[in-house]
Amino acid sequence: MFIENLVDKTMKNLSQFSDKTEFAEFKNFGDFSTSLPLKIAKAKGERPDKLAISLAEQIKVKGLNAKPTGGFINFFLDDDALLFNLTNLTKFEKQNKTAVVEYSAPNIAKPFSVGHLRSTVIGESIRRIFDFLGWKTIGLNFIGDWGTQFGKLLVAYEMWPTDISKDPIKELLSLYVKFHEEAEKNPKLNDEAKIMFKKLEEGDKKIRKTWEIFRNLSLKEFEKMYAVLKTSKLEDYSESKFFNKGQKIADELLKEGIAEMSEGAVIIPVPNKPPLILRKSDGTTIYSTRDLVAGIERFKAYKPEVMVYVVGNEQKLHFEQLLYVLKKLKVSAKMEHVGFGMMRLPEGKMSTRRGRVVFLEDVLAEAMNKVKVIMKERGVDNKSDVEKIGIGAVKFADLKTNRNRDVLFDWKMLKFDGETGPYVQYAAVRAKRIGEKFGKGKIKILPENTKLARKIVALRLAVINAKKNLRPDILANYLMELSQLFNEFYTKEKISGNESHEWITSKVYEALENGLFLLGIEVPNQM
RNA sequence: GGGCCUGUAGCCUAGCCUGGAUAGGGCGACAGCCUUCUAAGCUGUAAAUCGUGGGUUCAAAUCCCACCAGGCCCA
Repeated sequence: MFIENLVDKTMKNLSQFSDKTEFAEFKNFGDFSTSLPLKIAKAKGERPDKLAISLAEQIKVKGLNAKPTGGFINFFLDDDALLFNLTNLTKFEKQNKTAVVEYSAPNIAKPFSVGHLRSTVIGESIRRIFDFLGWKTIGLNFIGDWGTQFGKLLVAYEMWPTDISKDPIKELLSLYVKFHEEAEKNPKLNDEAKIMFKKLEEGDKKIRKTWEIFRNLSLKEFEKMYAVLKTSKLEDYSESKFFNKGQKIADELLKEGIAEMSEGAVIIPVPNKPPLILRKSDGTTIYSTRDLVAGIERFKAYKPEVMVYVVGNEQKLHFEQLLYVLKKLKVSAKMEHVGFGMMRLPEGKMSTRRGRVVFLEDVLAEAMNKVKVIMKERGVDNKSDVEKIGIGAVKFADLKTNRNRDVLFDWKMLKFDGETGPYVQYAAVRAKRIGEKFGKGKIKILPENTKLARKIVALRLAVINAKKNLRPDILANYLMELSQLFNEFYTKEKISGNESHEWITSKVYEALENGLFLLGIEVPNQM
C-alpha cells in the first residue's frame, strides 16, 4: 500500500478516538506521527503514555508498525511496505481531472524582470506537480497587452520615432520612461494617451497596426525567455482577446441584476470588500472586466476542476473580488489565487515607469558567468551544464521560499553552496553515478540505509502536500533534506559493491530527478 | 481612514493553517576531513529575549487581543 494511503487509513482509524480530523503529522520521529494520546488523555482522565500504548495496540494497519513513545505514537512502514513504495516511487494513478493554471503574465513592451520570474517559475512548478499526480493541465498566459499604457506608448512612438526592431523591449521601455518624464512637465500628454487608447479600442487601423508590431516583437522576446527557462507551452490568453466582450458582459450582468450602477460606474458588490468594477464612469472597462471575462471563458473552454492564478500578493484583493464574482456566476471550479511576495530593490519597489528594473536576462547571464568560473576551477566545461546549473540556481532560490514575504533583490542571492539548486543537483549527479552501478540483485533494507530509504518514500507525501497547498517550496525543502541525508550517507558508507546501498542510491536519484523536474530544474551530466 | 501580509542567531530561512517530544536547515565565523564511489561535499564549535506586552491552555514560535516596525492594497 502506498504511504499516503497508509497515512489516510491511520488517520481514519484514529478519528474514532477524537473528533479532530487531521492530526497525523509528518515529523522526524517516525515515517509519520501523532500526538493524539496527549490530546485526549486529559478528557479521559488517563495518563498519555499509557493511552499511547493502548491506542497503538488498537490501531492495526497492515504495513505499519506503531511505536508508542511517551504521549506520542510514531508510525513506521514495515519492510514490505517500504520496499513496495520504493519500487513504485513515482507511480500515480491517472485522474480524470483538469487544472488550469494561469502564470507568468508579462506585459507587452515591458521587460521580463526578475519579478515575472517568480510567477513563471512557481506556476510552472504547480502545473508540473498536478501533471505528475495524473491530472490534465492547461497553462494560460494572461498577457497584459491592453490598457491606457499603450496609449502612452503609441504617443511616445509618434513623438520620437525609433527603430525598435533590434532590441524591441529595451527600446519600448525607454520610450515609456521618456514619456513619463515628459508627461511630468507636460500633463497634456496623458490626455493625448487616453485619446490614443480610445482610438485603438475603436479599431483605428493605423494605430492598431503599430500596436500589433509592438505586440509581436514582445511576444517573440518572451518566447526566447520561455525557451531558456524551459517553460511548458502556454495558451495565449492576452487581455486584448477579451476586451470587446467586457462591455457586453457589463450590460448583461446589469440586466440580470447581478451588477448595479454606482456613481455612474457599473459594479458588482462584494461582501465586506470594495466592489468589483466592471465599467468606470467614463464608460471604459478595466482589467478586472477582462479578468472576469477571461475567467468565464476558461471555465467554459476547459471545464476544469481547479483554476489557479499565480499572481503576486499585491493583487490579493483583486482576486478575492474576482473569485467571489466568478463563483457567483456559477463558475464551479475550485479557484485559488497563489500569491507571493514581490521582489524589491534596495531603493524600493521595481518600477518600469522609472526604468528601475532588473532584467531577468541579466540575472541569468550573471548566474551562468559565476557557474563558468567555478567549472573552470574544477576543470570541467560544458555549455549545457552551465545553463542547467545557473538557471537551476536561480529557479531554486525563487521556489524554496514561495512565501508571502517580499524578497529583496541582491546579486549576492546567486549562491551555489548550501541550500541551493546546485546542492541538490550535485547530490543527484553523485547518486546517478553510483546508482547506475546497480544491476540486479537481492534487495533488502539495511540498518545503515533505512533512514535514507524512508526519506526517499516521503517524496510522495511531499508532492501530494505541495499540490494540496499549492506550494512548490514544500517540495524544494524536501529535496534539500533528502540531498543532505544522501550526502551524509555518501560520505559515511561505502556504497559501491553493496547491492542494497546501490539500489537505494538509484532510488535517491529517481526521487531527486523527478523532484527537480517538478521544480522545472534539470540534472546536469557533470558538475 | 479602512483592509491584508511579514517580523525566528550578524544575514537568509523551516516550523504557524491542524498547539505538544531537545525551535530544524543554510550563509558567514572558527576548528577539522581529499593516495579509497566528484570537497559545488562532509564532521564539529560558537551564535536565538521566536518583534513587544498581555490573555487562553496541563502545554504557545504556533490560538486570541493590543501595540511597534517594514511592505502591500482600496476611492
